[in-house]
Amino acid sequence: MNIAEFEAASVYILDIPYHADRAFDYFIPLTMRGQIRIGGFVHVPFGGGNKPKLGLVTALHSDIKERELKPISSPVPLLSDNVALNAEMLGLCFFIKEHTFCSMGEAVKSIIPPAALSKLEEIFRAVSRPAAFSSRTAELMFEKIAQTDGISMQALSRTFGNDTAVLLSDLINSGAVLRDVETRDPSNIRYVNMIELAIDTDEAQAYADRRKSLRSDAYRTVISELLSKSDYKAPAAELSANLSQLRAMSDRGYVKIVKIDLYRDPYTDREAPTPDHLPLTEEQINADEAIGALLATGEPKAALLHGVTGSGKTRVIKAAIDRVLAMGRQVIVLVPEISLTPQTVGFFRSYYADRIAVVHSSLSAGERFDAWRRMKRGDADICIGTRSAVFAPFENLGMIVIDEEQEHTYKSDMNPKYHARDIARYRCAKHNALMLLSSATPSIESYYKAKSGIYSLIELKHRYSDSGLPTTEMADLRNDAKQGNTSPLGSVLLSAITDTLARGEQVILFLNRRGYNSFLSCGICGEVLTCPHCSVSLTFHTRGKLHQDEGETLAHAHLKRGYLTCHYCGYRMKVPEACPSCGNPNLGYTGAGTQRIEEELERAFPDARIMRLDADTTQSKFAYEQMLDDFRAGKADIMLGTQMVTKGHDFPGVTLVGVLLADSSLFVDDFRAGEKTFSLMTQVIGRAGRADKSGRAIVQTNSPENPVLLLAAKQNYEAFYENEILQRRAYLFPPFCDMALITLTGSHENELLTAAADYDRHIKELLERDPAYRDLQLVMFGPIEAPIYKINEKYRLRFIFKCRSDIKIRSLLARMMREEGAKFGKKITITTDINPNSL
DNA sequence: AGCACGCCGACT
DNA sequence: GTCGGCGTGCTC
Repeated sequence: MNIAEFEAASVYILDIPYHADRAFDYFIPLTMRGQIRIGGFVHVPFGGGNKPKLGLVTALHSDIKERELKPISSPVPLLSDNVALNAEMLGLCFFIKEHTFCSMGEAVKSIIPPAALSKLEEIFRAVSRPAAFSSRTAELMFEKIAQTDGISMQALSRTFGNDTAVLLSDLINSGAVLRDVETRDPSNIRYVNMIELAIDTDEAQAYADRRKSLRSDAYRTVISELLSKSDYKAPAAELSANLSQLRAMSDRGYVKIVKIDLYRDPYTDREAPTPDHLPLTEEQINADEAIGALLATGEPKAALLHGVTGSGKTRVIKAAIDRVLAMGRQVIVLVPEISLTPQTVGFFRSYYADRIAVVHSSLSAGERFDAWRRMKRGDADICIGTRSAVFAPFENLGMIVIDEEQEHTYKSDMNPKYHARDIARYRCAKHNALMLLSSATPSIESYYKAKSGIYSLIELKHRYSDSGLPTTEMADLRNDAKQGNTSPLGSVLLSAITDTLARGEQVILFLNRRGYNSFLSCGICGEVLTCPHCSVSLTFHTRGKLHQDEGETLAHAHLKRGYLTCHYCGYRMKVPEACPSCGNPNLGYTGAGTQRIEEELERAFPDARIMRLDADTTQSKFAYEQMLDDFRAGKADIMLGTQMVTKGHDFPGVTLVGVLLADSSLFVDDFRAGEKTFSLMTQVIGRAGRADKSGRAIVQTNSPENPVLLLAAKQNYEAFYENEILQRRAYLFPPFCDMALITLTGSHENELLTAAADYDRHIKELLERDPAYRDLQLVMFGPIEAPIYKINEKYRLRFIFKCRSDIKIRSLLARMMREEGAKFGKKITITTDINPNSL
């Protein structure tokens, strides 16, 4: 059937809640026949008030029964490029919706940049003044509307409050006011208002020189400011007038306001490193050929590239990319976090330069949209980026690489809660492409699949530079404790740092974030200061550099200038004078944040140059890279930091790596704790002595006999895996089952308890009574309080299910989301997360 | 999510 | 007697 003959379209509305998310049928007016196609976007009237909504067409048909259908308002005017989803992307939306329990709108928004879709706005215009008004307010509203050439409901309600809707609909019904729907550029594109001088400079100079201007001093000031700028223009923020003053000046022709999309490609002005053309080693050649063979099959394949740190995985990946490009196909390379992997991005940029589109979360909407269009047009054939780059709009995809595949950042924890690996698998299947996972410490799940033949296993066993592994020793902190030394820097590590610095070599110190937050507690009653909005303790921070007054203890100096913040809701308070519970004025802090360690180091090594790398010191866009460059160049002796210091950078001067407390990530209550610790330890230890000098790693711990730590010290992944997989099988954890985490959130504890009880009763009833679900294997835990029960005045209860995420389970969980969601509405939020990052 | 219809308390 | 509270239920 010709597309022009279809009379009706199934449409998913893009911004409705999950429980209402389904296809609605609309009539295709004759004039639009042929323009409405599957995967395209449309405007439709929706609900009782016929609110204009953006919708996605998912099917076309011609069986209009006796039902009355509302007509489609219009096909969405496409922006410069074709915004319709192709069959693969539309299928992917359904896939995401079904696997991650999100609405169609959330799925769509994750796969195309929001800037590609126009926003809708209702605009009201006055048409004719009625003879009489129902009220004085109605008259005022009409006058307000008549003054504008189109005003939004939002703007009106600022003046007319809660009565706006009623008054407005009266005006519309009486024919005084007309409702229009307009499309607007998405407002989340970050613009900057550039103000340009619009009069010639002589005139401007004359104006600026006038002793008393006719207008106002503000005008004169702005004009002289502009005269001093190059090209006579400046961002509005740099001028000493507000935007409405500038608008007035623009209206009078003195200046011109130009909207500039803020920084579009942050990488263009950064020069790419020059490529080296080192030949591959024999082992790398073998790996490359194995990948070549997989690519040559023309079938969907998956492989795990497992190589010890420093074995040159990136070079093998580069060779594979060359193969794919030679086939005329495109490549996606996923990295865990752009800011943590500048050298990986730099490596690829050195070879492929402008054929690469870089995509990551801190791009502005405009930048993201640009990168997307470049790929769609075929101007870029390699997409390198974080999780969301897996949606790169390539039509002939040959390979998706997932570097450091075990990293948790590949799993989204916001809606849709997808795992990039699952999306990659789906896309590779559709494109007959290769999914190439790469890691030194693969996730247990992936290694299991490789071992059982589901993925091809490609191994690199030799360190590329042929420098040996660093010697690793366990420093038992309990020995220090016995001697009364409670400093986070143990005696073994202290003397090792002393030796290393004496030789003029560099040190990296790694803090496991967990367990290193400082919180305040009362030495008398034991009260811990907690956030008033969340059930967590407040973290102590010092403000700026420590200054100790005469006769003041260090701790006291800290407390006086410190503040407390909540890492979950951002709440901040000054350190109270005394314990709020018992009035004891001597509050003390425990734990050791990076700041405190930094001070300890400064005291122990007053001559050493110390660089602290954590979220606080690396806020700005390229600060992190700059600090790493400085450290590499020898501008500091000791680099102290969290996760950030563990990533694969070469620091030729570093011969000592210290892990301050290895245990703190080991005993968290999560079945992945061992895996995470092993991976982290392996990476940190690998930082020591990569060049000609031999390295030393010291792992401080309270449990030096722990097998995970011992195996990490030996970099023995194989043995670690064998041990771990036995436990996973015995206690039934992934990969032997899937975990589903259902979280109910609400502001009122009693309502939440009711909802959780209802969920519990409802799912048990379905499992027992409904034949569709009767034989499902499902182990239920809950409802139980979430580890952080209260965040931002919202309480959270949850269920954990162990089950196999198959079609039946998903239909059950989706049904629960719909029916419970409909029952409790906006009072309770229900989320379902399959295989969440942490439990 | 909006926005309807729908059944019980304080006002003209 | 009515206006209006927000409690369920639907949206092609």
